[in-house]
Amino acid sequence: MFPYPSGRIHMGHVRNYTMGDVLARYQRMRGFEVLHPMGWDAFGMPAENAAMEKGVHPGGWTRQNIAQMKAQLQRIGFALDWTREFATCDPEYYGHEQALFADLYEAGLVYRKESTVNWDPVDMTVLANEQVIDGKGWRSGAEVEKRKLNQWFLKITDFAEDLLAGLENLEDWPEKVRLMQENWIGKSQGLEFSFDLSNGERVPVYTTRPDTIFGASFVAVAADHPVAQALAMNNCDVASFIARCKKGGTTAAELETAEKLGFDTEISARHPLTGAELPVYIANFVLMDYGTGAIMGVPGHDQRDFDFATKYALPITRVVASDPARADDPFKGEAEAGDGVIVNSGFLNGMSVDDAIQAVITRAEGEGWGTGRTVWRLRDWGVSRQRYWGTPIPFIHCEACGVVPVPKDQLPVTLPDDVSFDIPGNPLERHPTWKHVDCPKCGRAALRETDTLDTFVDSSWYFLRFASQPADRPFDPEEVAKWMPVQHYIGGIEHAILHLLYARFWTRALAHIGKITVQEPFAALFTQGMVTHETYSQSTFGSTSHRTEYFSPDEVERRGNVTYIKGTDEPVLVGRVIKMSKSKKNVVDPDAIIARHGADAVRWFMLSDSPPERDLPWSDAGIEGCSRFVQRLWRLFSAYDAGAVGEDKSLDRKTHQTIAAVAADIEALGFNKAVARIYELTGAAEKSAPSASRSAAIRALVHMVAPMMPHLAEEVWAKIGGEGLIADAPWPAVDPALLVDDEVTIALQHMGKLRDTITAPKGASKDALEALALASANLQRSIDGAPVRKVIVVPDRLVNIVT
RNA sequence: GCGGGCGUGGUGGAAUUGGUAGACGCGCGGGAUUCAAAAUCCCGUUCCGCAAGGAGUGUGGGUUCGAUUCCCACCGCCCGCACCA
Repeated sequence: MFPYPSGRIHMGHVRNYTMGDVLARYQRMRGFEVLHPMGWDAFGMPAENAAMEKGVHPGGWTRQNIAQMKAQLQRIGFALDWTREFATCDPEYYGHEQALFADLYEAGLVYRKESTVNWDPVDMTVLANEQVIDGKGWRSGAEVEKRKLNQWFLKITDFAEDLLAGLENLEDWPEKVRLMQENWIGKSQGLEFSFDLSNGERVPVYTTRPDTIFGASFVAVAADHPVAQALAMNNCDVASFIARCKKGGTTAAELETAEKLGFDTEISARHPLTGAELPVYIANFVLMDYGTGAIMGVPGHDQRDFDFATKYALPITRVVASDPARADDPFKGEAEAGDGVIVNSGFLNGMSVDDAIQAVITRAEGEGWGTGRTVWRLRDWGVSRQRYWGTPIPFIHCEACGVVPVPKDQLPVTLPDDVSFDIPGNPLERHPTWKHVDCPKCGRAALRETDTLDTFVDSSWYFLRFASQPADRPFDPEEVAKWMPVQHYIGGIEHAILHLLYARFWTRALAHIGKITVQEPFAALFTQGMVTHETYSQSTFGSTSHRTEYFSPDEVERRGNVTYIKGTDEPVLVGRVIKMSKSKKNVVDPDAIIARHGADAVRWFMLSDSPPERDLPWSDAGIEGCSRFVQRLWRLFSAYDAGAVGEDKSLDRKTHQTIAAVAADIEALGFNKAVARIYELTGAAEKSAPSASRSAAIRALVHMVAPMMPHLAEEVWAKIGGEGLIADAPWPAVDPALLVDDEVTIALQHMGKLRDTITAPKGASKDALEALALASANLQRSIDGAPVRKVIVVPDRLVNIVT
């Protein structure tokens, strides 16, 4: 529960927090101590954008948003522990973050290095990859430049192996998310070895398929590989080829269709095993930042190499064959990546792929021309942002002493308030006094670091601060040990990699330096679906352009089968049901719905119908139905009679079965199923005549809807004379004897087709059931005198006659 | 291309280990109530058929007494990653 305070709560928040609230309230009723906190991920870009656009201070804007959103959350009735509320822009919070950052620096997990960044020359700031659209800054529209800057990094790669291994134990995480993280970490094992070049240099290459080394027919280096760069100095053909490679688009579609391009350097490389001289190419499909930036090309068993070899008429040799007898058959237009037996490969012939991989690595290491190596896709985490509204990185640059951490007793390094956003760039950088400080070590004039931390750092440890909030430390390790790991972490799938990986890393890093004992922050993860709505639009087609205008749900009205702009005869196009978004205007404001239907109806809608992991299509008809159900419950509850007498055994059974089922459904997060059960019991209670059983059913219903519709439940609870708050009352007990029916319906089948149903006592013997079945006229008519070959009896379920 | 997920009525979706497909909600149809409407209540609502009956869970096959569920092939949609050597 750590939203970005963007200004207003949206339906996605409501859905997420309603699920969490139901769990929290339910578990409290079950007698557990529940920590259900709320805080604010309050640093970040939108506040600075607002400052630039509206001239308001990011801090004031953020605080105002928080106040507004908190009021909204309170209106919805979430049982949150507001005593633990904090925002990441509180100096107390980010001060502790600075101390932790300094601790990690001391432990060698923070470092600075020069790296290439996306630089927006108009806004004068670094942009994240996802903020660069078609090579242009998303805000300014300016052509983004690659710049080399000194940046702060966190050594997440030190934990790569552990982060990967830890996924195995996260059984209550969706398989999908674990897989995404696994791919992102991207472990691969292989061989690194070098080719001696005819120009006297050596080129190291990396391969995961050393077993195919005898099939290598060329060597290729990336366009920005040192070998290519050196050649470009004296050869403008090379230089222009490299430029051509770099110009290629970066979007997925462009990459997919990009043709393999190579430039023959006319240098040759000696194969370490065969001594053959292989041509060396500069190739556009080789990446400088993966492996060594150079590869051995094995066209027979790699599709990219195959495409390349085909284009440049290089030899294609089969070195792995599914059938060794056909080792020299021609290729069928594509590489053969499959498993098989090694052929045409000297000492490897006859081995399996796995054995050959080991054999080559062993031989390379023995002869000293290569080593087994593990390569990771995961990179260290660059946390520098040239921004104002973030946690200042607590370091000082001194000409004499170098990079010096701000002493702990001088933390927090707070943000100055007197900043301006009227010109682009980092206000901290151009502030007249803020960055000028004395070096803590030598006392001479020095400069404060003006970069602030990526906001993902703020959200990488907030859950520890929720556990306890001492003033002098970030958290109390005992409280952390008591509450962590988080038992129910609910969020959108968009956090699958970044936030969830960073938080896992921070938790490990803090454990590594002895601050906490827990390794994994989130024991169970649940990724909820989006709230969706259809879109309404009109398109206008000009001679050169085509424009689509969207309309919000309250700007349109439906008359018959057509949807019009309200109060007009202009029809709109009703589009697909997609995620609510401001740009498509298909949003519904929770406040407006609450004002109309009440918080309980909105909460109920969030839980009904759609399984929580799937998308929830918002509809007016749906919320109206929920609203009606609230009224219906109220009418039923109003008919409660504490003194009613008489027993309705079947209603008693239904009540207890429902209590047990709803509990199981809530625990499994099957809210839609719990809702359906409550509907059923409500219907049964309505149909039942007044009796003690009916009153008991009503009391049970009040308890069961309490976590979902707290307002109605509390109102009724008080009305029917309940003690205190129903939120504090225990979940109703279940009588196991009432969970089983004493009569069951038995399906009678002939050849697996249903012919009749009968009622039989629960637990009736197979023989008894068979006899009852054979007495069925419908079944006999179907059998029609045919000899019975077999009778299958599933007790309490069915009888199937086979003829 | 690689990886993952999903296909059930008009619609959102239910369905223990393979055992009565369509619970429950929405919508729709009919009726009651009302001067009328709203609200409410009752009945109906997978398809074909007057009925008996038949068909039916994306398509085609398979295993089984019995398949939404298991296996094989295919089609469609969605998501993630991507020239990762």
